[in-house]
Amino acid sequence: MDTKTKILNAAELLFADKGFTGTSLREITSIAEVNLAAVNYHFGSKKELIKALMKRYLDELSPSLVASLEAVIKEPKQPTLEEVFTLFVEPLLSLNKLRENGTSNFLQLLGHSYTDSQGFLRWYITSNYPGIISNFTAAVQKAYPELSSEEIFWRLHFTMGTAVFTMSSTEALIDIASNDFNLQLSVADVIKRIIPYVAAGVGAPIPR
Amino acid sequence: MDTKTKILNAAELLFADKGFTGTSLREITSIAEVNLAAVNYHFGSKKELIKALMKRYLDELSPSLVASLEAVIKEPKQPTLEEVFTLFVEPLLSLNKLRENGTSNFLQLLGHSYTDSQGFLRWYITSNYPGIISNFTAAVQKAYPELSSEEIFWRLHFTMGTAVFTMSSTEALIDIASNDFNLQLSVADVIKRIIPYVAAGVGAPIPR
DNA sequence: TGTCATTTTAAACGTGTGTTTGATAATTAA
DNA sequence: TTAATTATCAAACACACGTTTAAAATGACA
Repeated sequence: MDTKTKILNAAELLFADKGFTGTSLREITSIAEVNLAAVNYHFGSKKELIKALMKRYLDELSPSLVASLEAVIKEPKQPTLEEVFTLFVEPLLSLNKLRENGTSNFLQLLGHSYTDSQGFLRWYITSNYPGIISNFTAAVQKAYPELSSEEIFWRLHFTMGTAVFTMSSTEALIDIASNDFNLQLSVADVIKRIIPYVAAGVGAPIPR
Repeated sequence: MDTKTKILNAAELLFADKGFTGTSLREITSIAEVNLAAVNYHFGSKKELIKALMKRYLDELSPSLVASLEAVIKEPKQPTLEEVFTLFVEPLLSLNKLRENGTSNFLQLLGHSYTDSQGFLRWYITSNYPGIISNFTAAVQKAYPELSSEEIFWRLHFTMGTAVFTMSSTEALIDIASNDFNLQLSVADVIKRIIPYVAAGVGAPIPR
């Protein structure tokens, strides 16, 4: 395995666990078993490493996700909101075939990218992968045409919050579920539990 | 104003904006216009400062919140979920009378406490203010008795995620709403928009 | 006024951070 | 094989961090 990949893999693990600010390059290069200077040599800076890490996942995720969203949009039949949200499950879970714990690592990274580092990553993502957002909005619009684009804007942000927050604390949640309810849960279980919730939230009656 | 309060106020501002890890004691004491050593003299450490900061809000919030939740629980009539969630609005907004931007600052702090600093604050909160959680759970149980305690556990966590995430990006959201939809929104508006969403999410039909 | 405890202060401590350097090693191309 | 490019390495850089120290200032009380 080449140095670049070794760094990315180690960074993924640590960043997902402890956030971007909470992880040092020395920890990363130590676990990756490469020289400290290798990060700056191969990626330029810590910031660029973070971007490269997200790119590795988003380039994998975006095409299949956008394709399935576009399919639903072009289809004559009107989808349910549950169907729209379920489109995310398979692409997300397929990340597990890429790398061990790929799904949860990616989702946790996504979570950190919204709270760490004053949102520079959020900007990077939304400006580099606009297809996901626009097609997602269109699909929701089709499933619930009475929703104004303002309402959709808000509800999709709430949904993002639900997903991102849940995923950045997945480990804790799975732990609690194991202790308090004697349930052995996986990331897939958590994802499937979210769908009815967010579908109902986005599908809430239009107020007033 | 005494030094302790000056520190707390400055810390609140900076922590809410940039997180606990992302804010240094030097920034805090500089904005508070006190000596660097004052934090360690008055609070002992950065960690204790963070706890004191959350305590200032939670001690203000907890009594009225717990009281109104208990009132709903003891009442003979069954509440709607919207009614239960609306109980949070007034206590939260009353924080604005305490300090400018009190509501959004507190909610952003809450958000950071779930992602920063490997969750030591989450532990502190849940173990020092258990009344909020248990009464909230009971109120939801009463509004939707068919929900198992497992389902409530999950859905309340999703709800927490929605609220916390939304609030940690309130500024950005208000900005976007102003640019894209020409809407001038306040924190109160955002809170009120969340309620139908989370009420519908928690009230979603029980799957399978 | 003088004494004592409390508070503030400037300076330093030790450690950890991201990044840069210049030499050495490994790989590739001619 | 030689020359040129690419990669690795140990070491140092400059800076920022939370915390500690010991002296100076302040305030309360006798």
